[in-house]
Amino acid sequence: MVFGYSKKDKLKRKKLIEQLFAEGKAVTVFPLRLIYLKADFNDGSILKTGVSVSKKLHKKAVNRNKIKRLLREAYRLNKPIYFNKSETSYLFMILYIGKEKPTFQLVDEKMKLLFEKFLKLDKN
RNA sequence: GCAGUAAAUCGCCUUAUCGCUCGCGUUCUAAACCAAGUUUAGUACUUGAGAGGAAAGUCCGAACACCAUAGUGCAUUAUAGUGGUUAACAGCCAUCCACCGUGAGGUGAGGAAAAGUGCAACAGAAAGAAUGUACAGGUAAUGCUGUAGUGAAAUCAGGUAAACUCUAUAAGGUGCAAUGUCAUGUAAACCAGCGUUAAGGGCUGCACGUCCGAUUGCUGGAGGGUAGACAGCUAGAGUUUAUUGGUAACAAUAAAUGUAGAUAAAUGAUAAGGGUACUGGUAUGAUUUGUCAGAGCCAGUAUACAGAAUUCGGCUUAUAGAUUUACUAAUUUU
Repeated sequence: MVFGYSKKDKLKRKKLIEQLFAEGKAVTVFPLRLIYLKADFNDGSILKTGVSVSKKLHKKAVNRNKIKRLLREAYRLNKPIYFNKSETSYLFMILYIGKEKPTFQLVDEKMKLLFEKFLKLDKN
């Protein structure tokens, strides 16, 4: 349960996504970028997170799927380390802005740096 | 054995840990109805299933849905030996012809030039609106006639239709973001019927023809748009095997089988091991002592193309590597 990433925790509503891109703030640790926004949910979840890869940079669907899976996996494993005690709710969108195909080790490492940077910023 | 030709098949596997989507079942919680219990929603657990041969390109053909029933003529587009096959096709099968290949085989936009228009290298006076060389014949006169000469073809026609064209056949449009249903909540908004008026608009590019119809009055209904949820959504021209008919594509019959349904879009990540192929080394073997082979062992590298999105039948293109069958030519051996 701790490492779970089920339907409820995914960012799916079109309206929420539009709102996130319009009003959200961004943190970048190349090749990842996190767009975030404070929000309230009725269904009890604390974080709603989406993952995205540009179609321009990665034209083949196989590659996009691969990268998105790596991003989701890294998010899933790192989430409880950083956000287990969090009480405020957030919308998250994690973008991959690199041109190369990444490995899991790279994505995992950068994801940790990204969350540390985000928490620092958020406190101030 | 080597070189090739044509078909067909497969296209990584195992274990552990942590996850994702859907279905069935069970437990608990919440809501509705008096209760039993049922229904709906959520949580947890058990269990089952979870990408391809091209899922791709979106190039043809259909199913299905809607549009104002979508008619007629012209235009436009597509197809093109002959016969068969199919729900349908530009696909597939058979066969004839032409060309290519020693051969197995391969390739083909292969209908019509006696409807008309256009085009044509070199040679030639001249390849159609422009005339003429030599010799012979003929006339009042003239390329008027014949022969020679050029060429595939000379006032006699021929070639070319991946040139226009003609002939035959086919084609209404838009696509599952189609389309239908649901609950929340508000207006001066919406819908239906009848009447009024006829601007404007639609039906395929145009014409004919045809249909809708702003506005406004009355009556009735309780709803429209956007976002969301549900249905459409996977049992279908299904898959496999056998038999029969057919040269074959394919068809018929019988038996067995249940096989993804996501929606910022599930089918994954990590670790270990194993396949397979290639490269190098080596045990070893052969030896003309230069080297050659190397199935076992060791190491390294590679493991492709690519991700369902309404569903089928094709075509095209991309693919590391592996396997099977049939056949051909030359050579060697028997």
